[in-house]
Amino acid sequence: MATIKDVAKEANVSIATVSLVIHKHKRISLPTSQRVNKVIKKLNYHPSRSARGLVSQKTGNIGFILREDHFLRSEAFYTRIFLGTEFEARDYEYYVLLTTIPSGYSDKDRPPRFILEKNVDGIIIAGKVPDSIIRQVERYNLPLVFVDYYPPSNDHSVVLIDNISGGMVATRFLIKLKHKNIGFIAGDISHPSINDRFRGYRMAMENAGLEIFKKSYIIDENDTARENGYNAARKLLKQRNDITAVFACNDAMAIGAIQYFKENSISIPDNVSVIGFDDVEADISFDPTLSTVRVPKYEMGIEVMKLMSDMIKNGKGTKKKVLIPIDLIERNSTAELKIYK
Amino acid sequence: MATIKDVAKEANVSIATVSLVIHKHKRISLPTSQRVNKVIKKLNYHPSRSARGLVSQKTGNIGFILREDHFLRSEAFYTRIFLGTEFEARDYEYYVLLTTIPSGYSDKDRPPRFILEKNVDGIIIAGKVPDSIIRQVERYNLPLVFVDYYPPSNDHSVVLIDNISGGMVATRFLIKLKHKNIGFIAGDISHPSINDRFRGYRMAMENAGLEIFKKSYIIDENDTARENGYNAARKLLKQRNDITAVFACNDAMAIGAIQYFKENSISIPDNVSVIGFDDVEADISFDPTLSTVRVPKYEMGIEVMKLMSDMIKNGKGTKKKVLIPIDLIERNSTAELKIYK
DNA sequence: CTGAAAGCGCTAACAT
DNA sequence: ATGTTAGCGCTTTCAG
Repeated sequence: MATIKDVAKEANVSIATVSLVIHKHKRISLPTSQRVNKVIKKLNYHPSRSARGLVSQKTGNIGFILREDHFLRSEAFYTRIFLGTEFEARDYEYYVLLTTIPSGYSDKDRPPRFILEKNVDGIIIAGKVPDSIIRQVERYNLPLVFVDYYPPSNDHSVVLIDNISGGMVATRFLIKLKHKNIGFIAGDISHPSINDRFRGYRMAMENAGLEIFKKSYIIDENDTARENGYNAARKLLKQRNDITAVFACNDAMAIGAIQYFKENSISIPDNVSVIGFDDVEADISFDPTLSTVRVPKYEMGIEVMKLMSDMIKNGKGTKKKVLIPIDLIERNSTAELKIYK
Repeated sequence: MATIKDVAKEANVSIATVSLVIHKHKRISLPTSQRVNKVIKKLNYHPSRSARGLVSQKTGNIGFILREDHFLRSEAFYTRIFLGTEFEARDYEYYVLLTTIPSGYSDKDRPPRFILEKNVDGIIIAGKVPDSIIRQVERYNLPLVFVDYYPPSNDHSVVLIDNISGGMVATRFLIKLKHKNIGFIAGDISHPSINDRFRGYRMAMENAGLEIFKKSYIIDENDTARENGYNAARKLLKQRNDITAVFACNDAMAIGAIQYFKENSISIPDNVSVIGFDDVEADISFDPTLSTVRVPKYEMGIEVMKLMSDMIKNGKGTKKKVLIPIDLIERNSTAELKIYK
C-alpha cells in the first residue's frame, strides 16, 4: 500500500505538497499538481482514512439509523433511500454505516454503537422512530438529519416527501375523473406523512366543493399493511356503499383494498377506482396495475446526504427543510366514473 | 472526548498500562485493571478507531457486497443475513460497510470504493454475484467469505444453506403424505442453491423408489419470481395432469404456482399440495399459509461474521465450509393425499 | 510556491 | 508489573 511518502519521493516533492495537491490547495502550481497527480494514479495511492481521521478528528463515516421492521419491509422503500444515500456518499468521500434499532426502542436501550464510540461525523435517521432514540442521539450533539420523518421537535434538518401536495394531486386526479364520492383509507394516522396525505385529500375535496362526510374515510387502522387495506375497504363500504373511488394512503393498503373489492365482485376500475401512494409494490403481475403517487426514494437518499454534508461543512446552524416533489402515475386501477342512473 | 491520556492521568498509570488493560493483557494486576476500568467507564472512554487503525494497519471494517436487485428484493432474505452479520460484528468490534453492485457488473466496472481505498479488513459476498466482481476482489488479496453462494472456484470460505438436505426433507415430507406424483419447479437452475434443491428432490424420490419422469419437473424458468412460479405451474400441469404435489424451489415460485392453481379451480391442499423453500413470504394473509423449508437467515449472517473474524485472526489459510441446517415448516398448503379411485 | 516539523491517539517493543 | 518511547500516515502551521 502506497503512502504519502512514496508519492512525495516519486514526485520529488515534500509530503506537505502532496497533501496540498490532494486538497486542491490554490497555492500549488499547475505543473507540480499535475506531476503529483500522475504519481498518485501511478502508485494507486489512496490516503489512509485512519491517519486522516486521527489528525482531523473526523471519521469520514455517517451513521444511518432505521427501524428494523422498516428495513425488513417487503417494499423497497427505505432500502432505496439508503442506496441513494450510499451512492451520494461516494462523492463526498463518506462511508455510510447502516444500523437498525428495534421498533420498541426505549430510553433504557443502548444507542447504536457508532454513536457511543463516536465513529460517525453525522447521523441520518430514516422513517419514523421512537422519540427515545431521537432524544438519545440529540444528546451527542452530532449533525442530525431526518428523512421521511418529521420529528416532534420541529428544529432539525429534514428531507420530506411533499405529502400534502401528493394527497391533493391524487384526490384531484380522482375528481377530474368525475368521482364525487371519494373515500380515504389509512393506518398509522399519527404518522406525519400519513396525516399530511389525509390533509391533502381534505384540501382537494374542499377546494372542489365536495363535502367530506365522517363516513368517507377510515383512518383507524393501526398499520398500513395490506391486510389493513383489506379491512379498511370492508369497513368503508359498510359505512358508505356509494363510494366510487378510494384514495389509499399507500400502495400496500391500496392493494389490500383491491383484494377485498375483487373478492366481493367489485370490479376495479369499472365499479371503483383505487389510487395508492409510494409506487413501491413492484408486483407487476398485480391486476389491475396500480395508479399511484410516485415518490422518488433514491433521490431522497441523495438529498439527505447532500444536506448532511452541508451541515458538517457549514456548521450545525444550517437547518434546512427539503420537500421532494411527487409524480402522479396513472395506471389501470383508476377510470372515469361511469354514470349508471 | 476522552483520550487514553486522560484515563492514564485519572488512574495514575501510564498510557501503556491503560492500553494493556483494554486488551486484557495478563501481566496487569487485578487491582490496577479494576481501577483503570473504573476510570474508563467514568470518563466514558472509547479508543479512537483512527488511532488504532493507524498503528495496527487495520480498519476495523468489513465490506459486505450484495447485488442491488437482491438488496431491493421484496423478500427480506439478504437483508436478514446482513442484519445477522451486523449484529455479530458488534461482538468483534467490527463495522460493516454495505454496498451494492449492479447485477450486470462487468470487469470494466470499478470495484466497491472500500476495496480501492483499502478501507476494509475483509470482504463478505452475499448471494450470487457476477464472476467479474469475484475476480476483482480476489486480486486485492483480502480475507473473503461467501454466504449463500458457492463461487465457481471452489477454494473459498463459504456459509451455505444445506440445500440438498432441504430438498430431500421437503420431498420426503410430501412422500410421507402419500404423494407419488410429485412435481418440481424452479428457475435460475444454474444457481448452485437451486440446483442442490433439485438434487435433494431427485435423491429423495429415488430413495423412495419413485421414478422421476422428465415431465415431472419444470426447471427452465430463468428467474425465481412469482410469475415464474405461475408459468411453471401451468407448464407442469400441461405436461402431467396427474401431479398431486409440487415442490417449488422457493416461496415466491410456490406462491405463484398456488395462484395459478387457484385461478384454475384447483384447490390447495385438497387437490394439490404445495411446498416452498426459504420461509420468506411473510404475507400471513396469504391463503393457504405456505408449508416451506425454513432457512435461518439471521443465523447465516452471524455464522459468516464468525468465519470472517476467524480468517482475519488465524490467517487466510483457514478455509472453511459451514452448512446451515434447515427446518421443515408445516402449514396449510400441504395435506395427505386423498385417494379418490 | 514549497518544505520542515509538530502532533493527532494509540500499540508494542523495550526498559526498568 | 508497569513505564518510556518510537512511529503508524496524515494535516497544518510556520518558515523560507
